[in-house]
Formats: sequence, structure tokens, C-alpha cells
Amino acid sequence: MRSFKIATWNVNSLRVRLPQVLNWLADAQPDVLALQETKLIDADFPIEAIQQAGYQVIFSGQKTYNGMAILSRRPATNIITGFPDYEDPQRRLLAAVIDDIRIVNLYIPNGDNIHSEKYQYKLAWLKQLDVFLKNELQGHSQIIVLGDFNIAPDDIDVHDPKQWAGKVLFSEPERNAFRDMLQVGFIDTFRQLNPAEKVFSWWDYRMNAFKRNVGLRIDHVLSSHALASQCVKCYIDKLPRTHERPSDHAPVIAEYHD
DNA sequence: ATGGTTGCAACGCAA
Repeated sequence: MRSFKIATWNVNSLRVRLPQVLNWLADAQPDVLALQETKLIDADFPIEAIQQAGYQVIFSGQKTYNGMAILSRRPATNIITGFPDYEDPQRRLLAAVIDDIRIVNLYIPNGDNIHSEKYQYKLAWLKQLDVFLKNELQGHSQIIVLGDFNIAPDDIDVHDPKQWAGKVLFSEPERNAFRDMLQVGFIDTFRQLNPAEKVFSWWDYRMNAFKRNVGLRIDHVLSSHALASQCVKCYIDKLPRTHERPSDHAPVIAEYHD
């Protein structure tokens, strides 16, 4: 591997956002782009438009909700579309090997609110993820885990940590689960390279949240230790969030070099 | 304490 540029973007409907994704690919020229919330069944996936842009693509979709894709310059092998030992009707995981790097694309459940069934589902999902990632580390040394984690890890990742204390996306059990991921062998690439930067990857559509920069950093790129030392740059591209009809999330980009 | 915005798809559900 000489240099490698990878990004994650929750597009909140690939049907609506396809033109923006194609424009962004042309500008940013990543080697890999992991998408979440495509909201497309596989039969409706825009394979040709993506191939014409010079990318191969794998995807795992469902009707109306969720849905994952990985776009890449080079072919994807060893594809997994769900946890091996956990039946989940929701399409939230897509993993593959690209250029000898294990890429794990995640759309961790939102959780709604901490008193809800969906929050319990989120915590159960995070437990499965822990098992899965430990197992992945047995088989691969070079791993990138990226996507919409729906977890803000620390105070600095939240516009107003006092207001968000105990709330979903920032509750202790969720943040503990994130810390556990780091514990088992991953680095929060953005935070490693930008230790004091208070920037966000998601802003609610409501209440002019983006204009007021009322947001959270919930989209992440984690690197296994073998790769983390090769990551030279990690940043959030806010520009697409300023466009007409934007996704509520911004892309997060990481660049690796020998 | 509630509401606000978007996408899907058909009006409430999920985020």
C-alpha cells in the first residue's frame, strides 16, 4: 500500500443523494467510499452510474430503511452482510477486503431514546459488534472500521455536553461501548490526528442546527494499530452539508501513507 | 416539555 484515501458518508437516501455522491467522488477522488442509509432495495441500486464514475460497488439493502454500500476503485472480496451469529433483519453491516485491508462499514442503530426498545436493540447490537470485531482482529491486522456510529465519544464531540448528558447518542453505556472498541485494538483516527478540534459530522435538519453549528461527531473512522500509524490525515468535509437538499451527515475522510 | 425537518411512501415511522 502506497497511499489510500477512504471515506464514510451517511447519505440518508442514495436515490435523492446520488448526484451529490457522484459530484463528491469526482472532487474528492477517494479509493473507497462507505455509504450508510442508502434506503434502497438491491434491485433499485444505481450500479451503472457508479461504475461510469469509475468505481466498483457492493451493497446490502432493504426497503425504506437502513442499507449499506461500499464503492471502491479496486475489487472487494470476503464480503459479509451481517453478523455471523446474530440474525438482524436490518441491513447495518457490510464488510469486505479491498487491497488487503479489511473494511468494516457500520450503521449502528440510532437508539431513539434511552427508555425505548430501540435503545435496548442498540446496546444488544453493540454487544454483537464487540464479539465480531474481536474475531475480525484474529484474522486481519489491517482493519478500518468506519460508518455512522450514532455515538459521540466525548465532551469535545458534542456542541453542548451538559445538555446532552445521559441522552441517546451520548449516554454512558453507548460511550462505554465505543471505548471498548478502542480497548480491543482500534484508534479513533480523527481524534488521534486532531486532539483538540471540536468539529461535528452530523447536524439535525431542524432548528437551523447546521447554521448554528449545533451538531455532534458521530461518524467515525477507526484504524487497527497496524494501520493507525500510517494514517496521516483525517477530516470532516462540511461542504456537502451546505448544498441544496443535503444529507444531515457530512463525509469523514482518512488518508493513509507508508 | 415539546417541537422542529427530511425521506419513504401513503400518514405514521425512523432518524
